[in-house]
Amino acid sequence: MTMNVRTLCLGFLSTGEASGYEIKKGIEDGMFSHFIDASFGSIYPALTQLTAEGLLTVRAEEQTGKPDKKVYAITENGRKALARAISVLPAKDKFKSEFLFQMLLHQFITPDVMLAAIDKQLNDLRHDLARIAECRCSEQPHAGARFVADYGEAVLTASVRCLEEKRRELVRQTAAQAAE
Amino acid sequence: MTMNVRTLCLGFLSTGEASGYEIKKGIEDGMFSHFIDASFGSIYPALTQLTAEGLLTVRAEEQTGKPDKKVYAITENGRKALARAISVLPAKDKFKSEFLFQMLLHQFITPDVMLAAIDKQLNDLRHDLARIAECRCSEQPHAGARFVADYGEAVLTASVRCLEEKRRELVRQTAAQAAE
DNA sequence: TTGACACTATATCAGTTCGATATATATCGA
DNA sequence: TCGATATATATCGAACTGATATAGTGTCAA
Repeated sequence: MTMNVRTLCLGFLSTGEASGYEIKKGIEDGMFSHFIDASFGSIYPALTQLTAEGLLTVRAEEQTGKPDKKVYAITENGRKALARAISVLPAKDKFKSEFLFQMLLHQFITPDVMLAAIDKQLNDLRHDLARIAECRCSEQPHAGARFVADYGEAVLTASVRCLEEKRRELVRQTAAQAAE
Repeated sequence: MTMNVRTLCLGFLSTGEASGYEIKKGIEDGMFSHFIDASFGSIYPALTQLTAEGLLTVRAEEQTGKPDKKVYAITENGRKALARAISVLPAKDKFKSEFLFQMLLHQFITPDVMLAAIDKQLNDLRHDLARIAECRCSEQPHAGARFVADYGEAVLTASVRCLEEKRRELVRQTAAQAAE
């Protein structure tokens, strides 16, 4: 799959028109946020390029009290390009975790740094879980959104459970060593 | 955390000396593989740079039947730099999934493409689970490795369970629609 | 036996993306 | 009224990926 920022923009705009800013916010907060990320530095050039290729249309929208918006909408050719891009076997998931890197090399850090890292990780995971719950309520729940929400919830719940147990174990060990 | 390829190389070499090629293979197959990736294009320059800074040493090793190796080893300054780099709060995990992108936009693909994607995903997940089991046996199981293995196993097992259920659901629905 | 392929090993580079920064305006709370 | 936050677009250096180049060795089937 040609899974780049171009395809991401087409996918987001397949559900309705939006500006570059709204796309960025949408993939930060909405259902996309669990498995994709993109910066302004890649979104804006992608939108310009896609428009030049006829896969999108632009419309300047004046706003009072806010800067003008460039509202993008997907074209019929854009929908075809999107369908083509996602009709192939997906590449393997990519997962990057500084947290697990830290845990693997725990001998280089102090127990309190380790505990702080675990607590931050738990916080991040719970925030993501809350965001999924929000999306479940706010967005209209079509089959695709339910699939992603269920999958994300399953993974995050398992992570939290595992981490909570690891945390208890660590606290127990640290207390035992302090008592010696 | 300055979690770049430089820190990754220091982390890998903290467990013993290795060549650039061995680092690449090691992070593909070993415990690092679950949460990190790096290409030759970033590893080789990083090793050269780290050596110039005195965080690593190099030693050319001649081999019969194979190209010569440049074997890198971490220095005391390197260990200090590693400890410094990982003694801060970790950045949030980054997860990228073309698969979930496809599932969210399932209305653009046919049921057979969707089923093929799910089967590939299940395959990928099971391969990762098998790799964790391998690492458990082969590598000496210090606390850090156990932590990462347990965490990865919990997450992957939850993913597989969720996906298997989703797959059954899809097969049921497709059969029901075909019967109409 | 020879051609295709895979493995070991290092290196480079175009293209993609990130993260930071710049610019401009408006709102809202301290 | 000062700083922070939000809306909105744009640019750019730095980092990284994925592909390709180079080169010798091993393997295996046609």
